[in-house]
Order: sequence, then C-alpha cells, then structure tokens
Amino acid sequence: MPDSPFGHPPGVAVGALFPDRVALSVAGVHRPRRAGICGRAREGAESVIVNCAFVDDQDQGETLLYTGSGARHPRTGRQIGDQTLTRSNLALAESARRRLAVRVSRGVGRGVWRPPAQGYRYDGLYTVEDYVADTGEDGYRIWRFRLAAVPGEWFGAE
DNA sequence: TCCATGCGCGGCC
DNA sequence: GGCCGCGCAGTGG
Repeated sequence: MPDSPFGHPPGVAVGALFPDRVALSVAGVHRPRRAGICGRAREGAESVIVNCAFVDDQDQGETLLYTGSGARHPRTGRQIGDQTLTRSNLALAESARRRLAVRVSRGVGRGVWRPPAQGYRYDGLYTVEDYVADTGEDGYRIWRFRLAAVPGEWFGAE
C-alpha cells in the first residue's frame, strides 16, 4: 500500500500507557519529541497529542476540537498571534480532505477526557471531520479542527 | 531558568 | 533524489 494512510502503530494496543514523550516516540506512536502534531502538508497528519495545552481546546472523548499549532506562548499557553494554515496545520487539513485516520494520544491536562494518571495513553484513531478559522479566546485567529473517533478503533469503544 | 533534539521543508545542485 | 541548513515545537530535566 504505497499511499497507505497512517493507522495503528505496529504492536501498540489502544489504551497502552507511556511514561513520557520519548517513550511515545520510541514506540512509534508519536515521533516528535516536542511537537503536538506529527505530519506533512502533502501527506496528511500522522498523529497528534491531546492535553488541552491550548486554551481553545475542547475534549469530549469521542469528538474533540483541536487547536492548530503556532503563535502560542510556550509557558503561559495563551495565544500571542494569528495562526496560519501552514506546516502541521496544513497536514491536518490534508487529512480532512483525504479522510485519513490520525492517531490520538492523550496526556495529563485540565479538560482532557479521561486523562491518564500520568504520562500518555494511546487512544486510537480519529478522523478530521472538518476545520475552520476562528477567533480564539485570546482574540487571535486560530485554526480549529474537529476530530471524531473511528468507531471500534478508539479507547472509549465498547 | 535555560536549553537540548527531532522533524518538516525549502534551497540548491 | 540527495544533501544541507533553517526554524519551529501540545517536553522535560
């Protein structure tokens, strides 16, 4: 499958726990050490981290509103400028266009749906339903992506 | 408080 | 395609 979408990482069960981002990376769940979105503009997004580090995030488990990357103060978590539809944000947009599954891992954070006790948990596959430019809580433009769990392929599935 | 490190991407040949 | 250098990033010691 030359143009295969990104699916479950080999040998990793949905619900698997990892102590930190390095462990997630080594397991092939989410490769970047720091970035929350892994993906390429032309191929779509491979995986994302959900920990509600962005003020405009909303995590409801089966569906979630995921704020794009960029223009965020690294310490306060507040937005400090307008986000652009480039780089990893474009990757998520491409995933939406091609209906590709994206791997979701949840970390600890206020507002995270059923967060792990510590570290990170691989929560399975989601699709990017749509996305829109919006004005976030801090008054800057954000790109907001709506993710929906793939039935039977995510942590909350029966 | 500081800063490493991995990855995407563009430039260049 | 391959190499290289730049800039960014939902960490974490």
